[in-house]
Amino acid sequence: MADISVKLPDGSKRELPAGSTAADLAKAIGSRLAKAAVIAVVDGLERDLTTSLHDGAEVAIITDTSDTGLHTIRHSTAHVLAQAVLELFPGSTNAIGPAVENGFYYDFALPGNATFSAEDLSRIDAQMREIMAADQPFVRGELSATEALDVFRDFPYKCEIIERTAKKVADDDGLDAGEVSADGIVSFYRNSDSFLDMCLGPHVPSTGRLGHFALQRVAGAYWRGDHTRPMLQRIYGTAWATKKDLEAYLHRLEEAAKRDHRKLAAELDLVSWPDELGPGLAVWHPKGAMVRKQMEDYSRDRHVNGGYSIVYSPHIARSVLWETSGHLGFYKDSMYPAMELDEGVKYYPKPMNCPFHILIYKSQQRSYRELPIRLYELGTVYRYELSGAVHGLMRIRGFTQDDSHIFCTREMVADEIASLLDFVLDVLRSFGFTDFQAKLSTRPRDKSVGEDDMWELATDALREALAGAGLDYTIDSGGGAFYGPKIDVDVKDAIGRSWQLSTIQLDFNMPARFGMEYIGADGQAHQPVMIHRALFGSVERFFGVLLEHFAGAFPAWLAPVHASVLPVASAHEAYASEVVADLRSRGFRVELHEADEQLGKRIRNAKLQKHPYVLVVGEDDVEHRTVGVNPRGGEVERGVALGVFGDRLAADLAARR
RNA sequence: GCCCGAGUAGCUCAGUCGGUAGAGCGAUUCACUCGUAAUGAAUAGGUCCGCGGUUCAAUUCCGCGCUCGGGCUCCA
Repeated sequence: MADISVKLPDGSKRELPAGSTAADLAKAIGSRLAKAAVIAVVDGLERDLTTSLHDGAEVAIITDTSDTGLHTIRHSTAHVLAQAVLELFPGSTNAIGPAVENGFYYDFALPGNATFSAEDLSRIDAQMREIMAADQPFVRGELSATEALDVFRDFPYKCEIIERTAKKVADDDGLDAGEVSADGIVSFYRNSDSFLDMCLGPHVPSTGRLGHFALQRVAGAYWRGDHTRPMLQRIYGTAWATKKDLEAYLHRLEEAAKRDHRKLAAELDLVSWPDELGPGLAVWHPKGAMVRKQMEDYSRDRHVNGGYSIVYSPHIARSVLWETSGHLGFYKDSMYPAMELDEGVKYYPKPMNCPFHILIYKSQQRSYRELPIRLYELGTVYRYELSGAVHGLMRIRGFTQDDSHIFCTREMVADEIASLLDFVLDVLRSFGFTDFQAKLSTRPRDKSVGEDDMWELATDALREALAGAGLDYTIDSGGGAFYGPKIDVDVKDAIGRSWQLSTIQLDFNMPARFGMEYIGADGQAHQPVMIHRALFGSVERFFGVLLEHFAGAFPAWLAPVHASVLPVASAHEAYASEVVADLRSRGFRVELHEADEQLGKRIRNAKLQKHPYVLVVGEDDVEHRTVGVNPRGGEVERGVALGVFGDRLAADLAARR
């Protein structure tokens, strides 16, 4: 038989017997590669290892160490999950089961709208391991759409996917999970006589290639993510190439749980959510409030230096304001209901600060010479979030925005947005964030106000600003606010999680609704453009993100307490008090822990509070006016002169360490 | 709002196959006064989330509600 020649990623060529598969190629290159191989990329397309190679093909063997390889392992594990569920739960039907970050899920409908229990999960897990032990091959096949509809006639969700694709229905919601190719050919994989699943593939060669997985939880999920459609039963799992990787991942989850801001808020006595207040409402304890004060003071200073004017506004306003702004038309579902007083006059708690700032603008006639006007308020708003959405400080019903509204001319918009982005990123960097990702959100499909050309103009301005700032961004089609498009900035925290914080929103609409004007150089009245901008987003969420980012160990400039002073014994308490008074007089936040318990115990307790310094003072220190410095994460140093320690702490604060 | 799970001392949790409950930490008191991550002893502390139902008897079983957690949707 004639040989074929294939090209490898390093540019080298390799001769193989005709009819060789990608698996044969891997074997020919080396036994270790053959063992690690998961799929192949042939001429740029992901294929099963069983794919026959043609002469001249460019082939890369993908192993389980690559992202693509891991993705395949997770996807294949999801299929085994589906097989196990269909075997254990007669009459159940499967929907979609893609790989996701770190794992996979699969959605099912059980007969009679039954649900999975925790015990079901362990049964399913056991069944999956049997399927893997049986080492069933993933065998690919192809059908026409018509044939597929017959084969999958008992699987209504599969049929819906086939029909949607067959009709070439425009699908921009990305939920087809790669089960059907665009050309109307339906591919499927058969693992055994009793199980086949529709899928584009590729898959690992056989179920024996899998095994380092864990089923994690059951959740409800709407079919196609649409809350008007049936709720399916979703099983989430994680899967990895090796047992070690799986264990490392599970360990990472435990570590992340330790930094949960709700847990730390309780341990460090920062914030609580008393039931008496209702869901999504928090109270700030003294230590949490001190951290918040530092954040707010810094924010205020930066804004004043950045050309903003501080303003204040009330928490409620008459319904007419919200009618004018459009909130009652487009945002009412998220607003707390009205208080009705004074013979039927309705007052609504504010869900946003913008209408108030507009009224401040409108309090007098404005000239183009005054623009841009930048108003800034730490404004507390109330939003009636869905009960299931409320989450600690990250999603809360009463929260404070570091809210700015910038009023400028159309000509100023591009420069203003560009400098705004710089300002936002610079302030975020001051808090220790370095990794940013932006998102540009365009006009919502259903609820929005304004003319198309306005939206286009606004969206273009934002796009240009992003390009100018050199920031990576994605497009969220239809994700804009009802009054305009926006840029959202996400930050990555210390353990790689992404949080949506800042938002910059362009608004040509509200100025029109409120009839805002300025007198231009031409002596004529013009309409200003409005930019809504929150930098922290919400002070509460930002605090929560900082808390998790630093795992409770705030840098000194934010820390609620800089140092705890511990006298070795009661005899040293008088000197300890002097140390406290001295440091406080220099503006430091210091606590005295009297000698009512053993020193080791008090040190431990102080350390658990994660404050930057523990100071121990004993006989030697009384004599020499020194302190023993035990820094967070550092080595103990005895006999440091009190003034020297104060200088060191002052340096930390100045450098925002 | 929807699906699943949970709610026992201030905290973390055990327990009762239906007969009103227990540990550690914390608190209080006493003793110890100690040089860098847990001294010892004693004491107090609970409508077992709430309301109904079943039962001689409910923290336990059932129903409803509230709150929290994990998701979906939504979002700063």
